[in-house]
Amino acid sequence: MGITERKQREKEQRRESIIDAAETVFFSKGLENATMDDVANAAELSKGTLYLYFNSKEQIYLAIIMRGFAILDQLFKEASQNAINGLDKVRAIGQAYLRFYDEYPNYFMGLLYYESNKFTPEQIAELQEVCDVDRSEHSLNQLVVAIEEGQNDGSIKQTIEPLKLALLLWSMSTGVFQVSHYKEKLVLERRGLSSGDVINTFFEFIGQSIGTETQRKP
Amino acid sequence: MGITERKQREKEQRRESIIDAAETVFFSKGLENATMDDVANAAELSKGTLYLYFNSKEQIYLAIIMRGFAILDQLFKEASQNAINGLDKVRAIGQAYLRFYDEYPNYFMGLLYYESNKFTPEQIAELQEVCDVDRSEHSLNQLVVAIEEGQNDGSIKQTIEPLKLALLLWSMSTGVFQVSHYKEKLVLERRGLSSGDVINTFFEFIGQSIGTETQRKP
DNA sequence: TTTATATTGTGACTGTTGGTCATTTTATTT
DNA sequence: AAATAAAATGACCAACAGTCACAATATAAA
Repeated sequence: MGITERKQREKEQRRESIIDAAETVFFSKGLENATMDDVANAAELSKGTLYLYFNSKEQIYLAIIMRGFAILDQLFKEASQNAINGLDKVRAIGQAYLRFYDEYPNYFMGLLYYESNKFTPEQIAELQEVCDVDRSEHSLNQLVVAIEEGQNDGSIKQTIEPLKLALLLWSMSTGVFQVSHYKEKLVLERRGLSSGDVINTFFEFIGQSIGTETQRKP
Repeated sequence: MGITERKQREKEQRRESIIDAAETVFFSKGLENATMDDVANAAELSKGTLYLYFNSKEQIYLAIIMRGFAILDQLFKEASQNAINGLDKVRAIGQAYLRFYDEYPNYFMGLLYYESNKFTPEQIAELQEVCDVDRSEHSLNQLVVAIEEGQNDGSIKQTIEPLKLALLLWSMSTGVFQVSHYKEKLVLERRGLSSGDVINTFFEFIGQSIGTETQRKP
């Protein structure tokens, strides 16, 4: 049955092209200011058609966010590759997260949006049928694995259990990126500090705190 | 001129009562779902009247958020009071922030909302005429002062400059509260961890990392 | 080829809501 | 009591997410 197969493929392509269009629109005007008609125009489709592929505006945004998670996941995977031990892996993942924040700020914002409050469990469930929502936890899992490895090979302290430490590192990094981002103009610049400055200090701070060797200057 | 004075007072009272009403409504239904008519009803006023006192829905929310900052500021002040040295002050402030997150979750969410992206500089400027928006930085300043004190009295490491360290502590805490909040259901519970668990570990982790004495078990 | 059927796409329409404004109501002054 | 100023009102408007009866197009059956 080549036809149904092709139709399936075409449907998926259309879906993706809608996400493409929405991404452009949302990222340029902001989710709030962008209208569904904007998206429809950008996608060269009528508004009604959008609703054949998605249930709501937020659903589309959620789909975009999932792309972000996929990218992050990939970055984490690459980062882990060349590391020589667990601690090194964790550091590399940290750097990868920083790169993500730096190079894909829109996706980073989406991640924050996702991890905030906005999506109801229903919306998540709805999308779960269509795409792999649990992807949002894959990245975290990679971090957990790296920590376990580090605790086994002796490069990371064993005082905190892996999942807990992973969550801490994740949430601290997220917080630091977030804050140094929005405080940049109002607080940092005014006092001769930069966002990157704060973030670097953060990494040194953490690097020293989780390793087993206490002396260190990377 | 007792009359203009009284009028001024009444105007301020009305303003506050609108904020009261909006707070109830926003906190119960959520900012998005709440309508201005809801607020008007709760305030026993017509919708038009709301706009005599505020320029927009978000302005009202901003006013609510400022209340939150005032509370936080107060909590920080009280926390600093009984501390015996700088490090102790910083710890007390951290605990105060935790209490804020715990006891005023709605205000905490408002704080996150404020520190996100949502408000345009214009909106901030607009409100600045009416109330003390810089209050959002007061709490941070208290932390800076505590750190300076700690670095002077020798209880806190001098490796990081006060403002930078304050921002780091602030953003890390915020991130941890935030993440452990929304991950509670989906990640933590599933693996036998609790939000409070993670947060406690965080405080231990930090307490050890910023103090000058390396051995410690509070 | 022609007809029937299923799939995909459309855009006018609806309901809701943030915000406005001409008008009324209430308070103050003359 | 009349004139004026201040505060409050609610019908109204524009914008927008989401819907639905209908149209266009592709596939299958005749």
